Amino acid sequence: MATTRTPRSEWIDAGLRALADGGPEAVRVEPLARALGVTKGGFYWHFKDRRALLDEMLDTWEDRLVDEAIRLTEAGRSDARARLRRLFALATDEAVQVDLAVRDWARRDPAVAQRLRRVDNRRMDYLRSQFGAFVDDGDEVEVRCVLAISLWIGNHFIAVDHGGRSPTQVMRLVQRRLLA
Amino acid sequence: MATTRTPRSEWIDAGLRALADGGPEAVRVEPLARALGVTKGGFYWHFKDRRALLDEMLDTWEDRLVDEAIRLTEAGRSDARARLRRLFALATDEAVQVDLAVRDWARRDPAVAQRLRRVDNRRMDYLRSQFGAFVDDGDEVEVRCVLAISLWIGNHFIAVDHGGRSPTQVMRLVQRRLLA
DNA sequence: TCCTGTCCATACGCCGCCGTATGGAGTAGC
DNA sequence: GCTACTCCATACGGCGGCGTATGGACAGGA
Repeated sequence: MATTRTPRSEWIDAGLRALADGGPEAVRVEPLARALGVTKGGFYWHFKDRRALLDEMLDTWEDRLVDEAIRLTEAGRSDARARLRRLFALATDEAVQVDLAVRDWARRDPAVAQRLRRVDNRRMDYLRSQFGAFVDDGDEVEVRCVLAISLWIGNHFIAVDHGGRSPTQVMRLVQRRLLA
Repeated sequence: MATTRTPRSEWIDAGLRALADGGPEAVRVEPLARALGVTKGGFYWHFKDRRALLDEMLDTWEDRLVDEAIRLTEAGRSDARARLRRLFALATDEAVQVDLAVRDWARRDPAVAQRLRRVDNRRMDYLRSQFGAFVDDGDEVEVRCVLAISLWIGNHFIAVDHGGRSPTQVMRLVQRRLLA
């Protein structure tokens, strides 16, 4: 048993990086190997083929990164509104790039779409529980959840200027509106 | 002057179709030619190279398809709320596929991002004019515009179930909320 | 020390796509 | 019918990536 030199996880992380800034088409075996400073020899020892890597990338995205947001917002005690505020603050450009790439990917790959549905439903459940803490009407909870998650995601796919207002200023306004 | 057999516009349309359901990476010359029933011989008569096609695709997307939504909602006279309702109704899955692909594309191509900014600002201006017709406070107008456009786009990148409610039911609820 | 298991390098055949070159078809105008 | 213009077919060289095969290198355990 030699000390694993570049284990599966490194391939997967490199793959996720490539996915984030190039989409699934940018996840190619040989470029990945070059990025890791090795050749593809080792790749095919770990993975059956390219598709196997993509699947495992999705596995770790689903299993690991999804709960991370919830875990981070639950850290430290506070009320629902504060948790939601913290959740919004996590939507930094850097952190969601993989998410965005997966979402676009899901548009054309049913298997990916199915995973996305699982993930989004879990997130939605969490949102419902938080909004439900200070909103009584069930319809209203659902409306706010949909608006919140649409804003969270949609914002990164939209490029608008706000005249006199700064982007963060506008986001604060919207956030206040959703948490009222 | 022979009657143009497969003119530029056909290549562009085919390109947009490929873009819609495969992303920019799926816009390849030879597959496009096969889809049109010809060989790539004619392509390189019309276009300098693949990038030239992509540019012209973006041109027509920007020039043609963007005003279409506004034009459609302005057809027939009605008040701002009715126009906005009609605008929402246009967000059918089929119609926005090119839009979604371009948005993901813009994440990694600055030139595309710049075009997207122009487009979104024009749409945003239109939204502001409509919401401004029945909302007085400027901040509130901006909030509703941001929520509306985020919902319009974000919705297609999200896959959630709503328990007892149907998707259209939820969309109606949200819409009512935004138009109140 | 030898052996075994883990990981990498190298080389190979294959395929799909790019862009170019060249020689036509087919049609319109004269 | 000749010419000119538009579009297409074919063939070519090149590149980059896929997946396979094979032979190590390197470390731990016996």
